[in-house]
Amino acid sequence: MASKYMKIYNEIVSEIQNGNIEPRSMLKSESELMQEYSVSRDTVRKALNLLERDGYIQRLQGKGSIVLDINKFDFPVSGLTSFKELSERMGGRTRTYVKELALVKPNDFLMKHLNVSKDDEVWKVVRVREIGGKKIILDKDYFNRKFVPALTREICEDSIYEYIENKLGLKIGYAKKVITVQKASEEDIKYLDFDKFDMIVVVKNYVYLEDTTLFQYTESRHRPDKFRFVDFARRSR
Amino acid sequence: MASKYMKIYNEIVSEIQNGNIEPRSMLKSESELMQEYSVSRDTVRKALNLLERDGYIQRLQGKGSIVLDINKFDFPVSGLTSFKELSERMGGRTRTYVKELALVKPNDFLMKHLNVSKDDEVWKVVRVREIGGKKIILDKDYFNRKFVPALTREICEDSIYEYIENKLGLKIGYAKKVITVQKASEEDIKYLDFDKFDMIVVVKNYVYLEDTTLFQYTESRHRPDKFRFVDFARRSR
DNA sequence: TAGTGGTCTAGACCACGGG
DNA sequence: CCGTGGTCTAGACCACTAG
Repeated sequence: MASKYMKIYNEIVSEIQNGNIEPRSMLKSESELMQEYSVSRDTVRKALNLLERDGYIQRLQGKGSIVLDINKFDFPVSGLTSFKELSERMGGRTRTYVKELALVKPNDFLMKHLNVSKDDEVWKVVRVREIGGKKIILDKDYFNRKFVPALTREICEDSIYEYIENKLGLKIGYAKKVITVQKASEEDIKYLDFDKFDMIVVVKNYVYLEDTTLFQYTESRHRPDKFRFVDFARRSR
Repeated sequence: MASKYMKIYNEIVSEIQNGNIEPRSMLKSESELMQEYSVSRDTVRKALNLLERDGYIQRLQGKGSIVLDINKFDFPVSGLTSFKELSERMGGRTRTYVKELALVKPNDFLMKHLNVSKDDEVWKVVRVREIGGKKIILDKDYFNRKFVPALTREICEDSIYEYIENKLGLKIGYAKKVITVQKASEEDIKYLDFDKFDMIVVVKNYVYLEDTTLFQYTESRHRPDKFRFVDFARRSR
């Protein structure tokens, strides 16, 4: 897990985030890094490739690697950022209210989205997220019970992801997000501090394990004025 | 440009997209691919890394690589997808109306977003995008004139990106997108077929060249009911 | 045990940028 | 010219999966 190139990657990332490495400056060259870490060039290059993928540096043939000027508050960008990570970054006082926590039989909607049969059972979790005193996000999560045998209110109030990855040891592989804007539902209006808005931003999230089985479906419903999504993209080359 | 691993990547991508390789099936092993393409293992692995990064396959230690079941209509996902690529994928009849095309002196807003001084000149392009007979997107583009000396109505009606990358030879490195939802402006309502909506989805796009200079700022304003954004994300590993 | 992918090494040649 | 990053090779050892 703690491969050499991952250590190099993590060290450089924290140096950039701490400001020890100046944005817009040149990163050490590959050969310097080889000596510094006593590794082969390929190992250095693996670390640099990850840094480039994640938007920390830009590599230029014949010149070197420039450290990009990342606005820390926008970062990280297109990760699997959960509410807990998000709220830690935003700072403001946050709370989570568990409105519903139950095992349900899947309806057609769930069978379509979660790849479960009508004999399986599914955890349904409905949570309201409050930031700075305002109820802004309505999260509806569905898990296949096969993977998550037990679930408690306490876990839901904290971070379900942490429980799943650390306690259950399930390995999340990848996720697909779809963002759309819809008319707000009665449920949205009932649970959220809605003021004058009649639309809602819906982020559908499909989470897959490393063995490619679909494991969780989440709908995250955001008050439109508070929604913000940042994405970093590279040309395919 | 046409490196060996890129050829392998492209071949496998098109085989997946054509359906020649079944989703959920096992991809050929690394050693098989080495023989098939007569390359070293490292070269095969470079191609496979890209395929995994882009969401085409999932690699499993000890087993092999599974071909993921990509919904073609959602794909590609978090690229630098321009309107032209987008409309080609959506199929429907599309049109572009150039509403404004001028060299302007930058105001405070532009100086902040485009890194230009008050003596530079900036291209301003305002375009309305029509899909299926409905005017749905309002694109406002700003380019530093330093990089784009000339710009015509014809280029704007086609694809500015194509002109920039192929004709001018500028190399786009990366881009940052910020998605928010705002109250619709008078300009939005004037130019778009707006029906009953009063909100608009704003996609701010900052495009950088390979040498990390900010080159273009774009605001893409979408009618909320027609907006859809798909993102594919991997765990940091 | 055999086959798969994951990491690491050492060395080669090329393309590009700048003095 | 030299130093940079980009590509490619051959070989080694490890970790994991499955029969």
